[in-house]
Amino acid sequence: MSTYSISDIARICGVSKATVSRVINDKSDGVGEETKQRIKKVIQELNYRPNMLARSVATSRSGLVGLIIPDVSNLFYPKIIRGVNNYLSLHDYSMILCNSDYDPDKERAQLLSMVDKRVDGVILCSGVSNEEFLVEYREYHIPLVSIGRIFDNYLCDASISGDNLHGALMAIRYLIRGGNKRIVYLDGNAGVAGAAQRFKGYRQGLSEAKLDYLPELAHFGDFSIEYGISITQKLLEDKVKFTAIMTGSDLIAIGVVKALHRAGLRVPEDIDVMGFDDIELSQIFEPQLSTMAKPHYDMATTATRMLISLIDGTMGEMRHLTVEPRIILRSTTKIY
Amino acid sequence: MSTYSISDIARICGVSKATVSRVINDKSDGVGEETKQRIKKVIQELNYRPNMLARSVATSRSGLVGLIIPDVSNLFYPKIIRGVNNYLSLHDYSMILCNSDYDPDKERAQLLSMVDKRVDGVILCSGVSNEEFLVEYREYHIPLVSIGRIFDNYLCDASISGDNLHGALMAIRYLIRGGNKRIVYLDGNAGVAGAAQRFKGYRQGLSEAKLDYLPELAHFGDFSIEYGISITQKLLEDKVKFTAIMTGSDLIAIGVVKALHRAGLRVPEDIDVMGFDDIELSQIFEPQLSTMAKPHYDMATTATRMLISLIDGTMGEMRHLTVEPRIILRSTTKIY
DNA sequence: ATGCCTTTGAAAAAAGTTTTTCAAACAAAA
DNA sequence: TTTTGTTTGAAAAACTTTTTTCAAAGGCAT
Repeated sequence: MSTYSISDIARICGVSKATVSRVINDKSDGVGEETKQRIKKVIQELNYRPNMLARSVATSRSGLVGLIIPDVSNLFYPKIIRGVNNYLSLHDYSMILCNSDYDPDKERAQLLSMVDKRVDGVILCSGVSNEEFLVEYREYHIPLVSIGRIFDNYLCDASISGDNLHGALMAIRYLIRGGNKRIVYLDGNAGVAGAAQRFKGYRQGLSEAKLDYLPELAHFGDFSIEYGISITQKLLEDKVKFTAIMTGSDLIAIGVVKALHRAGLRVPEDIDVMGFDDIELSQIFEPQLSTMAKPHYDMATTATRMLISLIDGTMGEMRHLTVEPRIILRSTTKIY
Repeated sequence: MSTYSISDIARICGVSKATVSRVINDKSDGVGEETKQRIKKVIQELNYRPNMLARSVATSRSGLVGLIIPDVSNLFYPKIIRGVNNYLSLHDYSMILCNSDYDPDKERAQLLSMVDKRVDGVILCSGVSNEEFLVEYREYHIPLVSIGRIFDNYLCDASISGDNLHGALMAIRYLIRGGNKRIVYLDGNAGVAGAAQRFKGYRQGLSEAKLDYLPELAHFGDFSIEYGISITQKLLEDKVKFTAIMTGSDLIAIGVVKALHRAGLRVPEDIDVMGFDDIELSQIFEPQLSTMAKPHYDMATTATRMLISLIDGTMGEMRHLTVEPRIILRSTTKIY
């Protein structure tokens, strides 16, 4: 349209495109000061803006990074999006954001769409349990780092994740220490790796304390407040006995607290509730949630830093990081 | 790298690039069935993926849309991001997301960066009060639609916004009807248009009821829980008298409720609190917040629909929409 | 046999960049 | 004067597409 190309600038200045390109990219060797200033002036006056698309095809670097997450509007993700975005823009990358809706087909399609766009790398928060489609993506050799889930080494280049097993283990140890014997365990989709790890930690904690694992106390649904409410109501209706509830997600835990309150139970006096993640909402909500904290923002920036190293080819070792959750005691657990 | 180009496919199939291009784009006229199948087979086997960047420079359509918002991690935005993103992906556009941090310079820079990337359009949630830099952007004739703020007609092509004046007017009328005489008004950055409109509504409501406007009752800060807390504490410390608080944002209102609780005041028995926006958090938080609801998700999809019409050149009239807030009475206001 | 139309597919131009190569001009050194 | 080197800038190739134009081949009617 009304936007100029490098040829226009060249023609107007009476020089070649190469010369203009050189001044644009500050490759000053090979162009005289006088010419340079003249070109800069014309660029300024005409509001010329280089076409990044064309530049990308020429250099085969797009400056684009894809971020694929299950659900932008899930309150678990804002800090991650923010962390990725901040680090990225500091390094002159732009972020293409996608929702996968916990749908494997969409996740696959979006990965492929990223290769079509020739992104320089992608950050994946996988929300699904299968992973075969990743090998297809890997053929294109685009750097991939995973947040929140460890994949086999050949499936992604780097990853950062909380130590879900140990986190859950610490949570249940704490609750057991407080004398709880019947501890409910609630988590999201059983298929996703994090949940499986946490469940393992739960059972390990049980067996450490020589407590039986009772299937009626463990349930899987999805990572939402609604699920926390409905499963708690069901537990109550079914007259299942318990004195504490630990969950695989703060969102579920908040639902639990709501349902407990509605049923006239006091938290933590009657029931201890322990969340997992420490999302922002957990401090806003009242009562403030006790939880196993993972530093999402930092995990996101670290993931992004690794991705950029990968792109630049300056990646060191230790590509698979796991961070230890920290127990945060707020108002939904008694102090033991 | 290991990814094939259209020339590779053409060479392997023994046809010209144009032929391959035709079958990729389903322009079937001009290529025989047998050839077509052969080409498709090779594309399949080689996992060839067309380079969208190159396609974009050839067609001068990038399939990219920019979304610029002040702060991704502000709980006000998730629904908007989601609404834009959903509608966009339904129409095969990808979304580039930016944070402007309420910083005019960043907002300007990001707009310009969008033209560099040759996005097909941008959706702007402006977080700043000045707007001169928009005229610079407008030179490039890239469709622009604004959410939450009305600009002069020549500054953007379309917009959708809540009726902030009328919303605030309804809120204060409700509170006055309940007998409140000293109503605190709290809002974010006084510079942004929405806040100015709401303030106008507040004052209009006051004068309708023949109540004096008292400067010590009106304060501006930012759109955050923290501000809500701190300003309420200050009001309390200063022994300012009031029986109700209305705010320009649910986040502020939630902060207000927290601070009131901490000070031992009951909501709504002692103080009525009325928010603005109806973000998701307002129903999660307890007590659930009474507020003036705007349908963010729908506003976002509508904005996106308008943008796509603009891009396609099928835009009808009525480009500047304003939607009427609805009063939602939950647990932070008494029933009048 | 000639003319005309249709089908098929090749060739080339265009889009807007970067990057490499090459040529000209000029000064300094031998 | 010749050689060498340096500065300056032009030309062209490359990146990967789409799109337009053109040519060849075959079929059919006259």
